Amino acid sequence: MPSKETPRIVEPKANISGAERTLEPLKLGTRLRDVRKNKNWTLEEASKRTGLARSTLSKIENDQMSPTFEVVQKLVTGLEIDIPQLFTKGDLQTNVGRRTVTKKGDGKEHPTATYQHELLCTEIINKRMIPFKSTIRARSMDDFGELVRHNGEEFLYVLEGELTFYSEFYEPVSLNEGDSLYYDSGMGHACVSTSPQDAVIIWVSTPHGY
Amino acid sequence: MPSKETPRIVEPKANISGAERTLEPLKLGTRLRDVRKNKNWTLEEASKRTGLARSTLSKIENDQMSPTFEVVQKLVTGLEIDIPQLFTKGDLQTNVGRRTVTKKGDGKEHPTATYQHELLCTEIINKRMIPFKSTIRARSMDDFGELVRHNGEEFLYVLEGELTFYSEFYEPVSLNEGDSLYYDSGMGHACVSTSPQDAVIIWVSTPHGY
DNA sequence: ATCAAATATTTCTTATAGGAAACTTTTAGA
DNA sequence: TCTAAAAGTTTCCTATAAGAAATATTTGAT
Repeated sequence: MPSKETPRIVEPKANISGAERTLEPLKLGTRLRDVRKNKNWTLEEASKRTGLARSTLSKIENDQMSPTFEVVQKLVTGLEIDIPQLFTKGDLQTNVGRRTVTKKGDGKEHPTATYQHELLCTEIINKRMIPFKSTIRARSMDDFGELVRHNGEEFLYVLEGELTFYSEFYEPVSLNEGDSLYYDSGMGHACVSTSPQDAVIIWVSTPHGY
Repeated sequence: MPSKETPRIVEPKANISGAERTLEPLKLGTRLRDVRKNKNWTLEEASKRTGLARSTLSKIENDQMSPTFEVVQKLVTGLEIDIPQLFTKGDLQTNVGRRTVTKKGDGKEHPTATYQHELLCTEIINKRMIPFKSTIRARSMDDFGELVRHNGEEFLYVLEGELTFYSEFYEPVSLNEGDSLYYDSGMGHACVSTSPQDAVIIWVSTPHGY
């Protein structure tokens, strides 16, 4: 493990000058370079993924040219970037510096007929993700009136037991401890425990309205 | 597996008109024309507001050329367009019905000096959350050159071991198996294992942030 | 309908984006 | 160190974006 010599913290995150909207500075190049570096991709790799020439990528990253919209789209899909982010110049740091811990078992209980949810980190509201730890009490699809639907996406990781994930557009799939699942929660879905003891999972959901 | 009797499903989610992709087709031209017409602006007016030539605007609206990023920015500010809107095109229901499973240990390895990441559910791109399972190899703050920062929020759940979470604005906090943490990742942060064997966590991050 | 005036499109020119390949720099291995 | 390979940059060239001006089209007043 490389033991870097120096400091911690850098760039004190100067500008939270609210007013600043878009345009002007927006260092697209640096931005893209950061994204790519963070994924440990070489220009060659990025080139393959975006379908753009290495040279083109290099020039863009060095702010030596302004890519066409077409190219921006390729960048966005190829590098898996969120477009709005690209335009949001610098950091629209809302929610700066929030942090909260939930010790084991200290979440907010939220029991339903089919699941026993323990909401985590509820001290912070207005989050972009809603995490909870759930025990799946449902034992059959009949326990659900209908498949659940709500706009957004969900990620699920199995901590204990075995469960079957039913959904509107797919065959049911069985998940064991250590398996994970990501899905569009606008698609009807439901989880059912299939192990002797109820399955327990970590569930992270995006908030409704976006 | 108890393949229970049938469906439940309600409202068949009308608009999965197949064709509707994500952002390839995106008719930028028509989109812009709509916006402009809506405001009852003439090309001349739009030209003044954006600083672009009438002819250029005309060509863009008629999909006769792909504007540069620079021009897109001028369009966006000059025409007072809501960026996400511009790109989300039509029904914001892109990504309908996606689902992907990652079995235990089948994630994409992504080693760094300080963490051993296993990216989960990478089959789906352009997600609103990026989940991974990480082994924390760092044993001291010195293993980090500097605190990590990237716009967004992160959720963390400890699967095994013990770790200490360092951050820019808080006292270090110790986390054990079963504990969870939610924080603004724009705030400098770093995790360090403190148990005999490296701590393992589930980490979920919001995109974009590099 | 006819013709101005206003609006939109096309043409023409130049400046520059984007790709291929040459070149330079960095990295890793002996 | 030195050297070879990998990563990144620059050059050179063609295709095309963007502006100015000419042309065409629409609007609306009589």
